[in-house]
Amino acid sequence: MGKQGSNATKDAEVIAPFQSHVHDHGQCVADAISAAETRCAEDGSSFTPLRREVLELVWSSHGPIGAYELLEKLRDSRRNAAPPTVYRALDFLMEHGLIHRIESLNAYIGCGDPERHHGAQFLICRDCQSVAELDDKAIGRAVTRRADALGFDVEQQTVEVIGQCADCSAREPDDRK
Amino acid sequence: MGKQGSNATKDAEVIAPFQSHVHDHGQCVADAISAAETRCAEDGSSFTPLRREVLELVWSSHGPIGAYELLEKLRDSRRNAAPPTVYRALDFLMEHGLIHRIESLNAYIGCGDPERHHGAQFLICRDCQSVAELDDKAIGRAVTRRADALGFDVEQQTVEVIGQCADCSAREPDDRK
DNA sequence: TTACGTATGATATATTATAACATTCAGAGT
DNA sequence: ACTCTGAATGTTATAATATATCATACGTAA
Repeated sequence: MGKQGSNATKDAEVIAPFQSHVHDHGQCVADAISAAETRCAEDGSSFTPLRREVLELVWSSHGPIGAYELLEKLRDSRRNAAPPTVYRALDFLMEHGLIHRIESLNAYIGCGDPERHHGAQFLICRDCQSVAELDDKAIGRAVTRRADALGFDVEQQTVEVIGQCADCSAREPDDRK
Repeated sequence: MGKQGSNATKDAEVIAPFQSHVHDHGQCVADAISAAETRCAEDGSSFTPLRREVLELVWSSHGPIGAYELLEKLRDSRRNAAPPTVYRALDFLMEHGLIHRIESLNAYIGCGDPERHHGAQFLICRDCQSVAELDDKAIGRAVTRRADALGFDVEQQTVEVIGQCADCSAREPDDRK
């Protein structure tokens, strides 16, 4: 499978696993861009060079990345990029389901499955900052079940879990404060 | 029951319901303060006048409130309060489980059940900004089950649900964009 | 009384995000 | 080709949120 880091079958619950340290980075960025092209073509939205470039930068970081860090990198190719340059692109990418915002980090990350609308949950490793993107139906259902019971109409769920990933616990067993 | 807006029995799953518009506000603030005193006395931490005052302000707002809004109010009684004044107090209150931070709003809210350690989920009404605090075991379990399956060790869960509360949907039925 | 730790005061600055207005540019209709 | 329009981007300024750092106060234990 050419697309490392994604197992986007119709109802996958793990959208993007923690990144193994060895993988074809260039390929997974390229795959994300091409999925974005498809998606934007489908909804007739314009995937401009700027937006493409920002999406590439998000994917290249391969983990959550802040808007101002993106801005710095963007300036390599666009000397006069300013905060709105980046924020507008990020807004576009979020509206079109190409990236997610991680609220608890004020950061952004590529969506592992832009072809499909889905809820999302994130497991965030406090040590290596890697992130796994999930679309766990059981979590989503548990939330909506309780919300329904209270007459609350759910529009958007933010589920972000901080902890330690398997690799990092293996590396420093039981070394938690 | 003196404590309106709280049904903190041992394993309540709704910690604090949406606020009814009529309730004894003064009483519920007073109850929160007295619960905080108890809690701090128990762990030997010092519940200073400043920290008390900030907690009172958080509860008085009876909904999520931002740090700088708190700062303004705090200045009524402390002319030279500065951002660190507020942020230190907020940090203390969070560390001691007396308030929660709502990541998706950059805001703070009183914890409805400070006597007890618990996970928390929030239902946030996009119209009236009221918030319900939950401790839904099914949600928490769904999260940890999936995390376990991936070898991820959960330390902290952030679950924030945006939508429309029952009162507001009754008020403007089907008026969603 | 001194020494120490905790809390607060005070000043400056970092970080994240948006407002507002100007310019460019591609495509639709003429 | 011309012009109108709307979307995208450029540009400047500022808002909103949060932290770093050093100074001062104050209680308390030695």
